[in-house]
This record gives sequence, C-alpha cells and structure tokens, in this order.
Amino acid sequence: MTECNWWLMKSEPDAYSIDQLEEDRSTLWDGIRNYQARNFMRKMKKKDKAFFYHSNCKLPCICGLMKIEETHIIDPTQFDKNSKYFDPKSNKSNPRWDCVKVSFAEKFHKELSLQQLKGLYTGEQLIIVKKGNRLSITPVNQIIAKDILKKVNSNF
DNA sequence: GCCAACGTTGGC
DNA sequence: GCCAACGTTGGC
Repeated sequence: MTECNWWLMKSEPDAYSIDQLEEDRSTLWDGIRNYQARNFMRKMKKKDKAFFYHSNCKLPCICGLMKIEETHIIDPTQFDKNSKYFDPKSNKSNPRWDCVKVSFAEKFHKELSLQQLKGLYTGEQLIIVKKGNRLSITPVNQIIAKDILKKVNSNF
C-alpha cells in the first residue's frame, strides 16, 4: 500500500475556518491565484491529507486535518464576474486556475501555533516556518506530518 | 500600521 | 530579457 502525500493549506478563519469546514463536511478550495500554490495543488492526489492552517488571525496555527476528495477541478470563480476571484485573463477553452475538493477529517484538540512550530521545525522541514514564506499551499514531508499528528494527539 | 519577501506588470 | 514600480501576503 502506497502512502499518501501530505500538504498544508492556509485559510484566514474570517474567510473560511475549520469550524465552517466541519459544518460543510466538504468544500471547493477555490480562489487560489498564485502559480506556485496552484502547481502544488495540481500535484495532489485523491486521498492525500492536508493540514488546515489558520492564518492572519490572533493565533496562527495548524488546527485540523482534511482529506483531498477530488483533484483537477476547474475553479468556477475565475469566470464569475461577481466573484472577487474573477480573472478576465482566463478563458473557458484554456482555464488558468483550478482547485481541489477537500473534506473535513479532524479538528485537533490541541492546536499547534506558529510559535510552537517555529520551535519544533526548521524552514527546510516545514515551509510554513520559513522566514518570509507566503505560499498558501505547501507540501509537508511525511516524517514531519507524522510528527505533527503525534504532537496534536491526532486520532488519525 | 509596518515591513520583508516575493510575484506581477509593462515599458524599453 | 531586464528591471523598476507596484501589489499582496501575513507575521509582528
């Protein structure tokens, strides 16, 4: 049996929180308008796991776990003129942006704050703690992922 | 609000 | 292809 890949995906809790995902059960991770982040998303496979990271809030932290349900979905917001993610440069014959569908897996009882993460890992081990990192989607090394699960007492 | 670290844009 | 100007992200 092959192991899944692990990822970290950021969201501002004011925009979309882990609690909202728990309520929704699943959501389209749309509105990504950064090529590096998009390209990481394109590498995702069904059944991969992703840590949910709350960014730009009182306590930036890894707060939960998601499962990748579907990949390579055309991001509908790029064609929606009423969306703040509307992209006039994209076109339907060659869409510029795509996304994945994620589902709720777990809300961690113990969150791991950015401050804690900085004490535990280097920027090489976990890109989120790298100085100046702004990527909203990054891969997570499998060994580090397992370590994070232990640290948060994950049931997973 | 500041600012570092990028990414994007557009003139040349 | 270079690079200056500008925009965005996100911790602090």
